[in-house]
Amino acid sequence: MMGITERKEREKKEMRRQIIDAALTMFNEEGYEKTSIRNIAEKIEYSPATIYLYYKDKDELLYEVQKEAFDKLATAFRKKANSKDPLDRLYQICKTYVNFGNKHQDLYDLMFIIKSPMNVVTEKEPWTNGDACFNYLVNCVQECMDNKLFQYTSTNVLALSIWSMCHGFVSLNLRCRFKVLELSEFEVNKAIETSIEEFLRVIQKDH
Amino acid sequence: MMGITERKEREKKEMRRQIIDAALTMFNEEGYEKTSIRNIAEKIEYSPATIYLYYKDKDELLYEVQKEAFDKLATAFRKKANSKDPLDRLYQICKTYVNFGNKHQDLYDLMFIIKSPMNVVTEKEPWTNGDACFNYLVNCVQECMDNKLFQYTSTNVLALSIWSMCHGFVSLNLRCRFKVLELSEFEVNKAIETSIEEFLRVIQKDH
DNA sequence: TTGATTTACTAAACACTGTTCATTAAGTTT
DNA sequence: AAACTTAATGAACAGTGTTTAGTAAATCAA
Repeated sequence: MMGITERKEREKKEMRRQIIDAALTMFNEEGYEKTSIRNIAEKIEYSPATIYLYYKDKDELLYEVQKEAFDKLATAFRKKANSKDPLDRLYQICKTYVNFGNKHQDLYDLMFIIKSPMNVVTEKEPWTNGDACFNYLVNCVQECMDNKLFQYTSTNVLALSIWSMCHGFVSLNLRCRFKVLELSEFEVNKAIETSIEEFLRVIQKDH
Repeated sequence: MMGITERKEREKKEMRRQIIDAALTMFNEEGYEKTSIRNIAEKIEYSPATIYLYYKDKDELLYEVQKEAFDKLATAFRKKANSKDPLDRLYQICKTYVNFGNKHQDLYDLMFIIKSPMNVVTEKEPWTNGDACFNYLVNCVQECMDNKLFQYTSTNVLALSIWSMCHGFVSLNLRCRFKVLELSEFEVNKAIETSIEEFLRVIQKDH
């Protein structure tokens, strides 16, 4: 019967889904640190060893969860950074990015900070999880450049700079390094917002 | 005898030194991941439990190692970012920072990426390990601002932006997220350098 | 100097982690 | 009904940070 192999394949996919759904839930509810293979297994009511029948190792599992997380960010971009005006949209992208990081701290960890899921990539051709999000930024910057809004000479260099700066804001904040500033949480967020505004203002051609 | 308590205190300090020296060495030679309490203990030829007589927990130990790492960076600043011209010096600071991150990846982890050593701070007044380095940057930016070189309105906002951008470059690179760019390691480093140059050029008053 | 006390240290255990493997039980095919 | 394949697991391995009870040495008080 050919229907059996199809059903089995379907069940295998469902199980993989169940595993990463459990992982995603635990990421949001309990945080990255408490999301162990054993805990995931307990949540889906299987033995820890079973997970290794569906994922080679933890890295491969986290790689899939990372993909889901990037989908979430891409969705946020399309929903909250959709102004027709490219300059406005660029500002919306930065704000959405920073807000996403603050709101989904453990997902942000997985997407941009934690080493683990990238181990999968080294051997296994290019890393595609972040493509859609990065392209969303690059396209917006490109449109700004086409309109000759900025003093920058290269779209890619500017996109890289914006992303890096925003990531700096989020990650240094998440990891408490802004404690060196001796500001309240509110003041830090205000300073970040001002920094983005200032940057996008200063790099424009008309002062 | 009062000499005994003094000697004991000295021995205690020496032991603490021995522990963090071993930790520092292992950080450089074996990396962060392989630097466990057990491995440190083995290196200094004591039982793992002994370390807990000198440090409350791993966080407290890493906090001290972090302090050493920041001293290293501060030294690098004084040595390699000492131009009289504040704009030149600012560029030197950025370059020194990025080079330090690339060269001492595991120390950089501890200073700016890893969560652990900051757990000590939450209860225990302000975080001072990063003060000297951050002030070095702020002072330089302030001198630029005093000379009215930049379009920025706030010294602190600009300092924050520069630091965040540089941290973004280093940390995204260390964590392999620039794989989304599909560039070689050499090209990535070149793009980072160009980004710094462009930024420091664009924010100046005379275009 | 002897006996009491404090100090320095450690072996062993606890509760975790990711991962592997032999074994069992169920499903499928012949 | 017997043979084979697949799915799942219990138990183990090697590692982690940390705690505690117990030992041996150093110091102090008599």
